[in-house]
Amino acid sequence: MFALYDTLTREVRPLEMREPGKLGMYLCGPTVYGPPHLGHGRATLVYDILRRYLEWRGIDVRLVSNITDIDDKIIERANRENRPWQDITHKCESVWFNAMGRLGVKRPTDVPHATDYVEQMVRMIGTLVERGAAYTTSDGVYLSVESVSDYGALAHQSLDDMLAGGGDREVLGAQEKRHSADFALWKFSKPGEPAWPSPWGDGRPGWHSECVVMSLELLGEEFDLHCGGADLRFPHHENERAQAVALGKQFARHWMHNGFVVDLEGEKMSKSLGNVTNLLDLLDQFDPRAYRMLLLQTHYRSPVKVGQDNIDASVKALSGLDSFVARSAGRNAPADADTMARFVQIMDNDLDTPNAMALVFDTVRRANIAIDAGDSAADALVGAVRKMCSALGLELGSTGEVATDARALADALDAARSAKDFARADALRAELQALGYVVETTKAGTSLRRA
RNA sequence: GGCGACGUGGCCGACUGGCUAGGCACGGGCCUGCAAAGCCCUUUAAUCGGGUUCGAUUCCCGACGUCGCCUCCA
Repeated sequence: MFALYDTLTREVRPLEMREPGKLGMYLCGPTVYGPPHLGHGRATLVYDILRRYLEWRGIDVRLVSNITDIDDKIIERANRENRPWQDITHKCESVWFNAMGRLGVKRPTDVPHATDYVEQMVRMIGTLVERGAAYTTSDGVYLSVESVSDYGALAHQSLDDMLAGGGDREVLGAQEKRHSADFALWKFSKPGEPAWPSPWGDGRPGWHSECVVMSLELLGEEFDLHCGGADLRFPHHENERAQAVALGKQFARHWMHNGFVVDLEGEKMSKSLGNVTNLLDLLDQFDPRAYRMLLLQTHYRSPVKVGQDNIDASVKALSGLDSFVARSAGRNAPADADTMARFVQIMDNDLDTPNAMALVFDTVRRANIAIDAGDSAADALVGAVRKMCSALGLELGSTGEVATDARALADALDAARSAKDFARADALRAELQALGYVVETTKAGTSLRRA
């Protein structure tokens, strides 16, 4: 039974499915106004790993992940750069999916856009107003948090506790709000801003009503799992939940949050701190698989430090697995059953990927020993390594093709070596290395792979 | 001020009340024309102080330190 930590109950508990064998999960997607950063990369990778693993286990996963394509930040940028806001959202969305593709993240089964659900949001807000849970001010429509008896359930803080603190930040619309924690569901537009009609005045959606509307519509009431970064826990997810609760609906049954990406000093990467690192830079500079590798070796709830040293170590660990795959090519046998049983047991325990990777490396070592000893047990271990890596979304081996002229150089190198013309052999080897290949010269001949 | 998380070997990073996590680096060996690559080996670390226990890195209390949230960066 697959068990997962639930942010709401603060315990690892079985992930129940309304329909056994079918999981409906909602992942808060990006607001498209800029390039994806490392935090986005982590979240999508974590949930991609979860999704692939569950699918590998035979579960039919429906992953709904939204694109928030209307938001203050988008409008700000459009004004600043003096171009249509759709220009920005379309561009950013394509950059987003391109980056996700490079990370090996599968496209969600559903990618609903906020702008396609504005009418539904307006209807929902109307219901909230009718129920007395929302009210109008001069700048928009607000949800009354006092109408949600357990507001703060995800943050694990009561309303009083939250207000007791040193909230020294700006409080939007404070003068007219009934409670300073009340949040905007609808924001009236200023002239020239994108706007949709509503019974209260033209405007745009406020605090992520799209997530509420789309998750309930596509996955249904009381859907199985709601996911996102720990940074979304409060207020984003708390406010989503508040809207659904105020609506009288059952919302997500299980809440999952992944940990932060921190910088080298251990501080959270955040736009407000100005220390965000662009995901595209990471993808350009390193093997795109390295980030997945690093995250697999870190528990999803722990903070992860993304820096040169860490990534380097992951790249090298990956290279070790690649050479194992190369070395064991041609061995085809069903995966070792004991190893796979342990793998499942480990992964079912709150997605314990660090331990799963430890098992992978351990199995590699055992397989190598068996190969060297000519033991036939090797094949099943090789099969287990491949199967585990594939369940985790780690693609091994096929990193770059070997060009035919490089292959010719390698053959010339072999010829030089057998002729004991070592000066020429060394020159050829240097030439191949300069072309970016890892050159392995063995008795059986020279093998090449991309560095 | 309130709520919460965390402090592990050279670095990163897990699990765990007693039994070697793992990766990377360093070192040793095998292989090799020499290398590189590859393979194997490299057998005790847990901020501090109390407590519970036969036994604590693991549970409890306290101190110190780091970090996060406490309303629009998501």
